[in-house]
Amino acid sequence: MPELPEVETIVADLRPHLTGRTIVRCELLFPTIVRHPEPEDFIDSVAGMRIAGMRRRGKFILVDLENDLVLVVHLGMTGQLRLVDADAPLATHTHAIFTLDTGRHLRYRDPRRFGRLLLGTEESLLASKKMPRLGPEPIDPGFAAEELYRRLRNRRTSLKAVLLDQGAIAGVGNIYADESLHRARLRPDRLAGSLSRKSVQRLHESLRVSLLMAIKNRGSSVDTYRDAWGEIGGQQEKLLVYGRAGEPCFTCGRPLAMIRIAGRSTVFCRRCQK
DNA sequence: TTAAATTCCTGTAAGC
DNA sequence: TGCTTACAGGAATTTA
Repeated sequence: MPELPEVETIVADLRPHLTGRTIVRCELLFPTIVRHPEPEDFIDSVAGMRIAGMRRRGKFILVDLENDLVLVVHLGMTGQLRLVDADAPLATHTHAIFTLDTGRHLRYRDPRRFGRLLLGTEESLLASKKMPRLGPEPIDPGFAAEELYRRLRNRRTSLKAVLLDQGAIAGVGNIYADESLHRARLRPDRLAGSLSRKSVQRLHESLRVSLLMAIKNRGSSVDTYRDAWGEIGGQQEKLLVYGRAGEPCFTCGRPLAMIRIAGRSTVFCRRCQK
């Protein structure tokens, strides 16, 4: 599923192809995928808009348009945003088609429909809570270990639950939470507030390493993830624990354990992670 | 206020 | 082989 590295890959790939282009028209094949504004208004507002740029914030894709308007795309679990020729066969579960002035299509498809599209100014979307307030970007050079420590210190829940909390840290999902905790040698069910500064420093570094390596390898295609060209990523081959329950730990050889935390399957090594 | 549980949704895979 | 059932999970919503 798309987390920070997967979304970053898509945004970086699409940015040079979309910046400066104009959205000629928009077609919604499944209108309820648009959560704001009303689908008719969404179509009318987006048509004729020039794309000024593209950004990522957490797991959100932000397409900057004119007049401070932002087209927001969240991929949920199975969302895909692809740039294709207009005559490319229509994939099943394609919910939105943006026709560009180049004649090409930017298509959104999402079999499980956990994703969504939004349109508005960033300010109004945040104020109306259509878009949540997100925590800091973990790969931002300005994100210090001390900041992570402050955000973990007063939490009375598991470490894993806090890493998944987008309001605490933006962009980390189930894959990279488990990967980072393993790399930091920390148990996922440990109380977040119980960590020493030293342990938090290890987690801070592990988050950065896990996420940056995944970006370098163009993300993990463990479920249905595909990049903007429909290609799979490479990080799934390099995952240390995610999806490897019962298989031997690469460090100690003991079978990896699986438990449920915050409703998510969580894989870790009982020997290496304390 | 915070945390945990529930809900949405469909493709996939395991089990009978 | 073909059917049923469990499972995957991001995040909004509801409950505790």
